[in-house]
Amino acid sequence: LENLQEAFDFSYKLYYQPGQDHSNDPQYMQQVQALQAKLQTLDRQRREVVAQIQQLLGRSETLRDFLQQELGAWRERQRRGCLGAPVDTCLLQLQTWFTALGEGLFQLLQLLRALAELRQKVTYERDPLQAEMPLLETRLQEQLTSLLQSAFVVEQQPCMPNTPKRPLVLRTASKFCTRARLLIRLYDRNHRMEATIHIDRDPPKTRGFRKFNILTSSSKTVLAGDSHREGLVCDFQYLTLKEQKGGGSGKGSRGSSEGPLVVTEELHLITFTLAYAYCGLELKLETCTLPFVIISNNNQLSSAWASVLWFNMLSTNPK
Amino acid sequence: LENLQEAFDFSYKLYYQPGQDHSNDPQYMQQVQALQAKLQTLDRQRREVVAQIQQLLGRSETLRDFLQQELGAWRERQRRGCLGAPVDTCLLQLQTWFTALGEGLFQLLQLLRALAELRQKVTYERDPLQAEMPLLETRLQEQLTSLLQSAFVVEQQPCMPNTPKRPLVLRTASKFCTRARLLIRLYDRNHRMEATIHIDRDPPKTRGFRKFNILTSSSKTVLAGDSHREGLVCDFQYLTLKEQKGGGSGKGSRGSSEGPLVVTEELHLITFTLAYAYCGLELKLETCTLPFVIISNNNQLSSAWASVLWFNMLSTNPK
DNA sequence: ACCCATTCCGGGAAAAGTC
DNA sequence: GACTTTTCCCGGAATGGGT
Repeated sequence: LENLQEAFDFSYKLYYQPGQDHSNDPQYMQQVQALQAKLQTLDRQRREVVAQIQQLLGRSETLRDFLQQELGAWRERQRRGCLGAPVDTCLLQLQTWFTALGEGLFQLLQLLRALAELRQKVTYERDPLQAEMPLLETRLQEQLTSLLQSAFVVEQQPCMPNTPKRPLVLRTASKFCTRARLLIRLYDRNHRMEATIHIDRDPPKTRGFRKFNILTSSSKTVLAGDSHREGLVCDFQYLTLKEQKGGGSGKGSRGSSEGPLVVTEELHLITFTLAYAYCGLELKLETCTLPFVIISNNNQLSSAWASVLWFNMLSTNPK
Repeated sequence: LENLQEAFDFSYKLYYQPGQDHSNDPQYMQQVQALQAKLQTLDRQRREVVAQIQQLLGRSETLRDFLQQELGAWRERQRRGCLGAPVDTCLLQLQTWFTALGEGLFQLLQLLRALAELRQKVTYERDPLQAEMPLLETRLQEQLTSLLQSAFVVEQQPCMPNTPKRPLVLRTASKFCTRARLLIRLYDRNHRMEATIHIDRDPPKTRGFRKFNILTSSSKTVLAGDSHREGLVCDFQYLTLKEQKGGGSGKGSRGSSEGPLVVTEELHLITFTLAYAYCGLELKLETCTLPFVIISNNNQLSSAWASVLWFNMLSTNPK
């Protein structure tokens, strides 16, 4: 649907060009009247285009809201899946929708740029382009940014291969893997996109909060797989912890009111960052995993898993 | 005993100096006769010294042979101790003897150098120093070299701390330790002595012989402990193996007549090297451990230990 | 397909750190 | 000294490599 609309709009642009040339070319001054008429036609057409774009933006906004709602539902399903529920966490349909809307918006972006060029060549008093374009552009940028940002998701939450039924519990010195994915299959084939991960970028100020580092390289190139796979996969073999033992425990610092957290209740996050660039648009996309627990021995696994269940129940039910 | 003899000899050297001055100083030419007599005295004394040194060298050679025999017996005891026999493997007595003999020989070395200086100043036809000194020096050097070389021993054979009753069986990625010791407590305090270890410096050409590398630094400074401890200690936390898998198996190469060795019968050696320097004497001392077996899992320990027993029985009994 | 050797890793237990 | 958390490491099982 979107695509057809865009193609339709594109043809409007072509109508302009002749009209523009004539109005700029005073070969026959006696035909001012005719030119006046043409200018009115041009003005009407410009108003129409602006109106259509506004309409399109309104629709795509609705669509985006819908998609983000669907994505929220998927997130909820994923969360339940992590807890063992037999839910469908396939992303294919969402990816199709996101990509379609993304394509539409990017085409609209191109159209806006073309219109801006036309405005450069001809403008007049109360030109609707002059008046509306900046607003339209801002709105489009915001939509694209918001769409791309929400399209960057953690497809697979961190999990040790040996305990596939217990995701979100990681053991030090044991391998685990996690995967992020961009649901919009549009990217610049001339440049590689790099995604990086970081653990506990903004650690809570809780006293005794352990600090960990991820071994192995923390950046990967985004891979575009076959027709149905797109996204980036990060498989880390090992993460190793390093407790912040020395360095002034700062017992009196804020946040120490509640005693040091039990280790199996300490929640950690991994943040994915993706430097996205397409059609002149450059964005830093971020997404992060569900909170997980880090243990050092398998004998902590049950209580760690209990924490994961507990936390996810709490944040699921109230909603 | 040695030391007293040396001090005695040292005083001979002092007698020379006046005799030398006079013979060199023709203040009273008319006393040629007296000088002649002095020269004869000098000659006689030089012959005496040479004779005494020869005698000393002979004695110390006997002593050295005795010490090396004792050391051989100690080695035998150590070998049996490794197999579980309750034997005494204390090195203290041997160290005392070796050090005493070493001191004597080094003093003799100094004396020979002093005599060489005297010979520089005065010499004459059929000078015994001229004739005998090179021989004496060579003999002394050989004795010192041989003594020092045999004084460098592996005090503790490689063994994993967790299996103290099963030395000479090492597991990959498990820590083990071994210690070498120089039984002659003489060293240059101005310079640090560095000892290095190397595994399988000259590996047998047997097909499929595994190649290993020692992790952690392979060199240590020799530490001189308190009055009763001298020697160097090397504690390695981990060794890790690397099998020579690729790189052309060379099946047809020599040594392949016997099939590839069972892994628990493959014997490995660690060589200790010590750059020794004292009193202008510089030597590269080497010693190496008893052959040991490298395993990768504890379930190989029993057969590996059987190999160690087997090999040591074989090389012990025939003797 | 089997066997030998190595890697992987659960889990008991010792060690280290903490109040 | 008890408790929490991590390290150590045995030994069963899975994996891999060679014939």
